[in-house]
Amino acid sequence: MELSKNFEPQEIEKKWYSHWMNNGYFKSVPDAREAYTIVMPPPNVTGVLHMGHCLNNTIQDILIRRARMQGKNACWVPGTDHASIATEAKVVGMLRERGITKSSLSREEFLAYAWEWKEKYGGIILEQLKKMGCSLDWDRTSFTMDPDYYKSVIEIFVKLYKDGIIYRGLRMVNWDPASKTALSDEEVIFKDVDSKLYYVTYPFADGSEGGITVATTRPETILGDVAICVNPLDERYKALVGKEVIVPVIERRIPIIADEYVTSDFGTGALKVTPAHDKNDNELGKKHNLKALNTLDAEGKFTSEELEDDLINDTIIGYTGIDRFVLRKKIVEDIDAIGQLQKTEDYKGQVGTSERTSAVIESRLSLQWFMNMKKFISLNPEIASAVAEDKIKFHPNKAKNTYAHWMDNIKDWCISRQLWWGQQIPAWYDEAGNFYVAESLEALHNSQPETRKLQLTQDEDCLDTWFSSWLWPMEVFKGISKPNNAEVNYYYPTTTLVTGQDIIFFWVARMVMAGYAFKQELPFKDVYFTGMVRDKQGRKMSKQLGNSPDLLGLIDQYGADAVRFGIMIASPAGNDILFDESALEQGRNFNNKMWNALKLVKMWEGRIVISDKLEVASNATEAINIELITYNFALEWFEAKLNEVKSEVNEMLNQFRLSEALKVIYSLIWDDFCSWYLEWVKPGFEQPIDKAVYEKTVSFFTSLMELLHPFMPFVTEEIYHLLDERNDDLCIKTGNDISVVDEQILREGALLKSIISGLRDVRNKNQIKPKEKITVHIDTAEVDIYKSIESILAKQINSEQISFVKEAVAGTITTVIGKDKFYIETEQPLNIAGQKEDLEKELLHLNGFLATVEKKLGNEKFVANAKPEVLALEQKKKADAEEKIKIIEESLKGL
RNA sequence: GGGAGCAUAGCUCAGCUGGUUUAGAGCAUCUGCCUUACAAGCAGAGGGUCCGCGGUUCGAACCCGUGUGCUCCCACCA
Repeated sequence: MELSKNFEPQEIEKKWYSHWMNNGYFKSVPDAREAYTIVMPPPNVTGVLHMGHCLNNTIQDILIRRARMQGKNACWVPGTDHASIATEAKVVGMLRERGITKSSLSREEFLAYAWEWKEKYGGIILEQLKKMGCSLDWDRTSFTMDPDYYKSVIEIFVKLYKDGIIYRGLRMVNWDPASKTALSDEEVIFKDVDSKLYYVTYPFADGSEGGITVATTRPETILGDVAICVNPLDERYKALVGKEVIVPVIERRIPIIADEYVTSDFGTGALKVTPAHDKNDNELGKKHNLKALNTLDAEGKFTSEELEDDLINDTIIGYTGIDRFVLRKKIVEDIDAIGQLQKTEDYKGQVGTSERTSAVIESRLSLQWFMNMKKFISLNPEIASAVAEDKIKFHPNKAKNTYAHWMDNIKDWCISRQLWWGQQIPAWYDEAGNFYVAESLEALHNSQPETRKLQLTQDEDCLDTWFSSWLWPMEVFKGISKPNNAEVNYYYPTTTLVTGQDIIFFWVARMVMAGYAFKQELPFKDVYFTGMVRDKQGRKMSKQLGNSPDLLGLIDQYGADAVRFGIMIASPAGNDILFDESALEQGRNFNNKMWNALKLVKMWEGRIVISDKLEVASNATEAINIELITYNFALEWFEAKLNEVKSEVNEMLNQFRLSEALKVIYSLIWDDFCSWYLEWVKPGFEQPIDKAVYEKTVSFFTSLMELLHPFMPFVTEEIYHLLDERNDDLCIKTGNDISVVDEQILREGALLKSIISGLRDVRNKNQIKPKEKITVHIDTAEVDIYKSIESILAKQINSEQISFVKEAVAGTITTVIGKDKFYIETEQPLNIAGQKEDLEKELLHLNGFLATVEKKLGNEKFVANAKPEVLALEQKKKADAEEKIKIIEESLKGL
C-alpha cells in the first residue's frame, strides 16, 4: 500500500471516530471492573465550542482514554446546561428579530419558542466535541431540564424549604436591568470604571445661610434621598446633626443624622442616604428607621410611583421613563442650574456588572427566594472538611485556600430569577398573599386538602441555573429521581472533575454541598482546575478583541490530534495557557514525523531476512558478529528507554502532570525512537533487515502508539493498524505494562549518543563534508564497551574505519569526549589553532568546576556535616574532573 | 482594603527532600546539509546576574526577611 507523503488527518479522523462509535467503545455499563467516571461540565446550550472547551475536554478525554486502556470501566457523561439567563436572552433576541416581544407572549408560548430554539441549536456544541475525538458515552447525554432532572430540582427545593434552609424574603438584591432579574453575588463582576464625583449642596430647611455638601457618584438617586449622614465625631458637622436640609429638585425635607459608618475623610464627610438604591444605605436606613423610596423601575428607568405626590413637580414628571445614565446627566445639569452643584471631580471607582449581560447592576429591594448557606453548611460539616482534609483533592492545591475562604465568608444564596426558562419555583400564592410550597399543585392539595378551595397561582419565577447544575454528578445517573439505583451506586462518587477555576464557587463548591447534603458522599475524588486560555500576548480571549480562534477551522487546518497536542503541550497544570498557533504546527509536524517513521518501517516489510536469533555465533565472521552485537545493543537500549519513559509517564499522569507527560512522550518518539533508534537499526539503501529487528521495531512502535494514544487518538489508531494486521483496536487495548529498566544499558546509550554528537560537532567545526568518510582512532580504557557500539558509531559519524590506539596519532584532529581521546583522519586541512582553542575552553571549564569541588572538600564543616553519599559524590566529581583534566592536558601537549 | 500566587534562556515552562558534574527542555535563533522515511526535515552550535538586596546554612534557583514588578481571588468607602 502506498502511503501519502504527509499524514492527512481529515478522512482518517472521520473513519476512526465512526469506527469507535459503531463498536460501542465509549459505552459504559456497570460491571465488575473498577469504574472511572467523569461528568463533563455541561456547556450552555447556547454555546459554541471555544478554546476553553477544547482544553477542558481534551484533558478529560486524555484521562478517560487512559483509564479505559488501564482496563477500568471508563464512563464519560456528556450533556448541556439550560443556562437560564443566557438562553432566555438568546431566545428573546431571536424573537425580537422576528418582531415578537416577550411581553406579548404567555409563559407557555414563550417556552415553546425556547424549546424549539434548544432543539435546533442546543446540540451543536456536542457534535463539535466529536470532531475533537472525545470518547463520551453519548447514550448518557443529559440536559439539566430533562423531565426527571427537572423533578429532582423541584424535589430538592421542597426538601430544603421544609428543612428551613430555603426562605422567601424582601432583601437588597443584585438587579440586572437588562434581563430584569435578580442575580446571586457570584454572578456580579466588578469592573473598574472612570466616573465622577459630584459635590452637591443641600440647603438648610430652616432658611439659614448655607447648607451641607455631599459627594456622590450617583446623583440620579438623589430623588430617593431620605437623610444625610455624618460621622458623630466629625467636628465640622457635630452641631448640624438633627437639623433638616432640602433635597435639590424634589425639595423634600430630610434630617442630618450621625453614624460611625461614615468616614470623615472621604469626599466631604457627609453621605447622602438612599436606602432603596444602595446596600449600605439600606442597612443604615434600617438602623435609623428611614423609609426606602425606590425611584428606578425594573429596567433602570426613572419612576415617581413611590414619591410623595405633593413633592412631584414638572421637572420630576419630565424625568419619567428616562434611563438611569441619561438621568444622571440631566439631574446634574438641573442641579447646576439652581447653583447647588459645587464641583465635579474625576473618580476611579468600581461598578458591579452582570456576568451574563454585562449590564450595570442596581441594588434593588426585592422579594426573592434565598438559601441560608451558613445553616446548610452547619448541617453538613463535611462540605468544608472534605477539601481541607484532602478527601477531595484539588489540583493545583492552592485552590483549596480559595475554597476555604469562600466557605468561611459564605452569604445567603439568592436562588430565584425573574425568568421563564428554567425550573419554575414550586410555590403557590393565595389571594391573601400566603404561599405554599410543594412538589406540585396536586401534591399540595393532597397534603393540605383545605388548599383545594383557594384560588392559587404559581410563583412566576424560576430557579438559578446553578441550583440545578449542582446536582449534575448524581442526577446524570438518576441519583435523586431514582435514589440508590444500580448506576448511581456504581458510578458515584465520580472519579475526577475537570473544570475552570472561575466556577469554583458557582459549581464545584455547590456540587460538594449537594453531594454531602443529598447523598452523604463526596461527588468526586480529584478536581483538576484548568487555567484560562489566553492569546499569545496574555489577553483573555473575547469576541470584542477578535482574538478567539475558530476551533473547527483549526481542526480542519491542522487536524484534531495536532490541536489536542498544541493545547496540551504548553498547558501547565492550573495555570493560564498562552495559546499560540505555532504549537499546533508543532503538533502537525509531530504527526508527520510519526507518519514518516511508519513509511520507513513499511519499506522494510518486503526485505525481511531471517536470522533466527540475534546471538553471536562462534563460527560467524567477526564483521557479522559486530553487526549482531550492534543490533542487540540498539534493541536492548530502546527497550530500556521505553520502559523508563513509560514509568515516568505513568507517575506524571497519576499526578495530573499531563503537559509534562506529553513532552516526555514527544521526545521519546522524536528523539529516541526516530533520531537515534531507527537510525541505528536502519539498513543501508535496499539492504535487507533482520526479521527479529523488524519485529522488535514494530513492537516498539506499537508501544509508543499505545502510550501516546490518550493524547492523540486518531493518528495513533491509524498507525497501529498500518503497522501490522490487527483484529483489535488501540482505543480499547489494555496491558501496556512496564518492565524493569536496565540502567546499565541506558548509561551506555547515553555515552554512545554523546560520542556521536561530539564527533559530529568535530566534523562540523572542521568543515568535513557530510559525504566524506573519516577514519577514527580511539584511545580508551574501555574497549569492550566500544566493541558493542562500534558499528553504530561508525555509521552515525560516517566513518569507514574505527581502530583502537594507545597513543596519539599524528596528523589527525584531536578531541576529547568524556575520558576518551579521539584522533580523526580527514582530507581536510588541519585547524590546530581551532582544536587548541576548543580544548583550552574545555580545560578552563573543568578547572573552574574542579575549584568549586575542591573548595567544598577543603571545608572542614562540609566534610563533617554532609551526608556520606553527598561526600562520596563530591569525591567522585573531583576524581573525574582531575582525570579529564589530565587527558586534555596530554592532548594539548600532542598538538 | 484583605488574601493567594508568580518572577529561571528571546518566548513558554521543568527544576518535587537544599548537595546529582560551576542551571534543563520545547519553541525561536545561528551554521552546515535537498544524506533514498521525513526541508512540516537532518546534523551541530550559541544563548542565563535563576527579579534586586539582606539573612540562615559547610552548601541556596530552592528556606527566611525585605524591596520591586506582574497575575488572580475576595470586599460595593459614597
